[in-house]
Amino acid sequence: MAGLRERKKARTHAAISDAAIALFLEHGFDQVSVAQVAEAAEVSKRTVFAYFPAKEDLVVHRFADHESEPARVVRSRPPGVRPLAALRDHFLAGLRDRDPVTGLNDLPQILALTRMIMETPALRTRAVTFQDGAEQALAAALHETADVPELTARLAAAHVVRTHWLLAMDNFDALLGGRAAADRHPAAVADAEHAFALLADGLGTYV
Amino acid sequence: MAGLRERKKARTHAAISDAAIALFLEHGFDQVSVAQVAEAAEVSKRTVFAYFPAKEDLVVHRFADHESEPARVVRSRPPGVRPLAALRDHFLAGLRDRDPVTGLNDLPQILALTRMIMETPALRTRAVTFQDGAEQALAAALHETADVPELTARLAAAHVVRTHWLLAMDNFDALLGGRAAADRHPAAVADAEHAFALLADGLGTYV
DNA sequence: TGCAAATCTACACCGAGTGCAGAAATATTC
DNA sequence: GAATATTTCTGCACTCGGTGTAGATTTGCA
Repeated sequence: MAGLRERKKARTHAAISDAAIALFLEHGFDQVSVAQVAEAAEVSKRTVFAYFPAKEDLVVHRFADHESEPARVVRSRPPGVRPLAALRDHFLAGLRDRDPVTGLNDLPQILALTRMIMETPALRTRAVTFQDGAEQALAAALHETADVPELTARLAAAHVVRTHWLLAMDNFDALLGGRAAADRHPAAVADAEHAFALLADGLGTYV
Repeated sequence: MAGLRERKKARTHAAISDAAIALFLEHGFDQVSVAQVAEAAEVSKRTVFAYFPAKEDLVVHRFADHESEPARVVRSRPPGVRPLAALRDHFLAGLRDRDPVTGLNDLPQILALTRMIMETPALRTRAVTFQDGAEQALAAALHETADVPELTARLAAAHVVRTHWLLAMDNFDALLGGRAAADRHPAAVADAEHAFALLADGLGTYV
């Protein structure tokens, strides 16, 4: 099980990331060098890169956990439930629970972190990269569990992932504008329902 | 009009990019340093960065031209034509004309270049970045010329741009597999029509 | 306690990208 | 057409992200 080595690694990993994020939030991602992060975490620069493949990952490594989330939702849906409905309900549940990935969490720390990610091109790019993985995984899940052609599955996955992202961005922007999450929640739900209805019924009635 | 200075700048710009692409195609993007590009173009390294903001732009700067293409298509559509139909027809015309952005051009140079972009993470990332711009511009065009809510326009734009990309990737993959563009063309048309029908009518009948 | 494996460190190195000061080329004025 | 002002190019030094390596340190296990 968890030997001393494993636990120490986990602690070091967290310590480095925490130190990094604290510094980044205070001075800005681009204004802090990896060497400074290493110093703050009382570790050598080489060790930082042993734990994180790139500077950006000091911040966005948590995103990796969510990479397979949509695919999981589709795969574990109850029988009889359509994939799109499962994905919509899961997003709505995320809104209700203030899941940060929905952009509707107004805890100051999370808001500040999200803001930094959005305003730092390198971080934003890295975050978008994770969407690719989510898209691939979701496409595979759709192709395998629903009986849908591969191209259709890939298109559907792309649309769903982008929809997620846009909805989250809108919610986040609202919170940045000073609104409380509870205040924004009803509109967030309405937007999400509209967006998923659009996915299901098409753009035909609009454009 | 075009003074000597302007013309010389344009020539230098092209010369640097050409030298760079030739080197990249021969040895690989990551295996060639900017210093080597500068030497090949008989220019200082500093000058390379005066013309191109980053190494990746030596390759993908052409993409910038296409950034506003979907928006232009929507804005210049004849009266009575729906935006989605205009976009679909424009893509189909691109297939017919073997426009490289449709992925259906099998000229060896273009195929090699496309392949390099797709297989080099840094280049691929940079190319995807341009899609963001296209999406923004398209969303604005839809919002302004069709009478459609802002969120709907943004969602529609996102879906259209991603659809474009996926269709182009599929065509490109087919050509990489050795097929001729003319050979792939019918399937490419069928795929495109299916994808745009999906956009118009929704995923509802599938997922 | 002692040994083998994993981990960390220091150091040297590479390439991308920038700031700067002066040289070279181009435009402008008389 | 010479003199001057302006733009552009160059060389150099520098920062920072990221990697290779050799040896010191720590940990797991017998």
